[in-house]
Amino acid sequence: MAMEEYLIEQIKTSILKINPEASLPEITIEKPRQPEMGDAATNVALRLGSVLKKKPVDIAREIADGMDDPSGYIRSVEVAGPGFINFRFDHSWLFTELKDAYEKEHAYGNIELNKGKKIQVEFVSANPTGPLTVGHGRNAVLGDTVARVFEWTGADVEREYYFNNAGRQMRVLAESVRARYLEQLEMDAPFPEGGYEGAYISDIARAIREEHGDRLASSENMDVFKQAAEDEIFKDIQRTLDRMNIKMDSFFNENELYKGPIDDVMKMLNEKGLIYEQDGATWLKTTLFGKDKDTVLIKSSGEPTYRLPDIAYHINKLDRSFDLVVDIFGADHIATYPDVISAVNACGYDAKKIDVVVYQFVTIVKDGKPFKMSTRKANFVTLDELMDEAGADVTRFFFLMRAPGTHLEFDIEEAKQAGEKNPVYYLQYAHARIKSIMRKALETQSYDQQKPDFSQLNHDSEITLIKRVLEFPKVIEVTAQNKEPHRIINYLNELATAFHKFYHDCRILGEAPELAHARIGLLNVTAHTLANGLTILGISAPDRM
RNA sequence: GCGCCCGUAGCUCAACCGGAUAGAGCAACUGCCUUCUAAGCAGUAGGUUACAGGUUCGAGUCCUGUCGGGCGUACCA
Repeated sequence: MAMEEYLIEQIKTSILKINPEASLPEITIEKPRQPEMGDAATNVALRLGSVLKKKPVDIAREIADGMDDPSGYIRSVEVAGPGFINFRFDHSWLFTELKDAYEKEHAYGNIELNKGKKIQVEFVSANPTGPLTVGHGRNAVLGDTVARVFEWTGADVEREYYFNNAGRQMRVLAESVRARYLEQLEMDAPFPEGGYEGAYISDIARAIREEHGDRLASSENMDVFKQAAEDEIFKDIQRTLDRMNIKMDSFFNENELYKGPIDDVMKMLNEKGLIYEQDGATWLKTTLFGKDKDTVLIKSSGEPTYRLPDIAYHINKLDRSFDLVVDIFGADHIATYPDVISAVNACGYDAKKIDVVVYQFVTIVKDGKPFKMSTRKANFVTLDELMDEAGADVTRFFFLMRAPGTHLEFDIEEAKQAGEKNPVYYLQYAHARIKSIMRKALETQSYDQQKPDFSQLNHDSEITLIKRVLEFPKVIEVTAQNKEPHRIINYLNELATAFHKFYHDCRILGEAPELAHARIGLLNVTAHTLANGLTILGISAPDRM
């Protein structure tokens, strides 16, 4: 932010005036919790206290007295508490920045943090064994939103879905479909142990019967059943993602890795002496990376464990020349991550380009009780069912509301409530309310898009709202750095609160034309900021509610 | 047993690299619609930040230990 850099520059100059030899500590600017304390603050004097062997308050005093303000951005400088220096911005600076935001419109909040970077985000990655459930929701929405935030910071982003359609799960799935198929032909068909019990299996079987009649009844060949199940389920998953506003760019089949990459990885690890054979299996010396036990890469049956393709997959990603590769992982996958990183490093790749967002599991609360889900037992709430009840906006919002690292409780009944309890409406309502005022204002007075004169704005509620609006780019930056979309929600809440307060205190219709113009201009920026924030979250910003 | 994550108001959760008086929503209570959307605003009440130590000018935040919850810890994916 321009102001931050400016302040740091002036503080630096002032410190050097007092003590030319001083090695400068890192100067940080932060926003005081209490607005009465000012718009920005620094703790340099406190940090310098032990270095200069002087009382922090005195150092702060000297720095404050020595401050220049060549551009006239700073309204006041105060020393407070144990040695904080508090700054208040001059309104002229606020108006200049506001004008800039006003002109950027739908691009306001775009920053260049990741400009020119190629980033891949891998998420959802559910194997095609059933519809997406509420349990997959957090992964899907989190991944898509992190991708959106990266895009907003200038990156070229690819969304990838990694899947496996070859394992035991898929075999059981095909057997389940076949059993239902035979059942529908009124033939004796034992249902496979641990088979998939969901109604969707019967639907797939019915479609097969309509297409092939009873021709498949005598064959032991599973291919048709497997293929039909996979196709149907993937189609369904894509429909669900589509409803949630999620568009994947690529689907990566784990099978690809068996046509070379896995052999290459084994060769590389072998050359580094990280591999040995024992009991007919092939082991990776993970003890060298600080683990208690070594890890099996290839079972004595000849099949690889899931770690081997994971390693090959990440090397494959890095070969695709991404600057950053992000995995969205549930807490259950976290154990494999260190092995993958170590192995990728050992193969001579830069594992620092791999980043992981780990989210804690979602506890579904239904009818006031925790709800245990299982895809096999068909005991689940699908994302589609949830969206039927609550809508896509609410669904996305609930998954994004909390920091990824905390356990999330998803109360289905609460999400369904369309009333005032639902926090997403607070944001959307603010936007709709602004749009409504604009419609009314345009009926009665001409607003010709000419530059509003923001210096008309002096009311406390106006100034507070302006300051909130100006925080937006910084929020995007922090969100992108931490990969924590809930920060945007927190911010939008504060922005909406500032707007509603403004709405309560200040009017537009009936005010003098210059003031009305300035206020409409402010509302314009506010609406754009709300809309841009909601867009990053993949949530709509309605004009009416 | 060991490893990772979490523990903040009655409930669900915030708190930017360690900053000043720990904040929202829901639930409870009190006010505010004859003028731009009351899905709103203003206010009251609610806390030993699980517990015990440590580090320092300063700790919800960092370190150690204890207790409680989640997830791993397979030649299952």
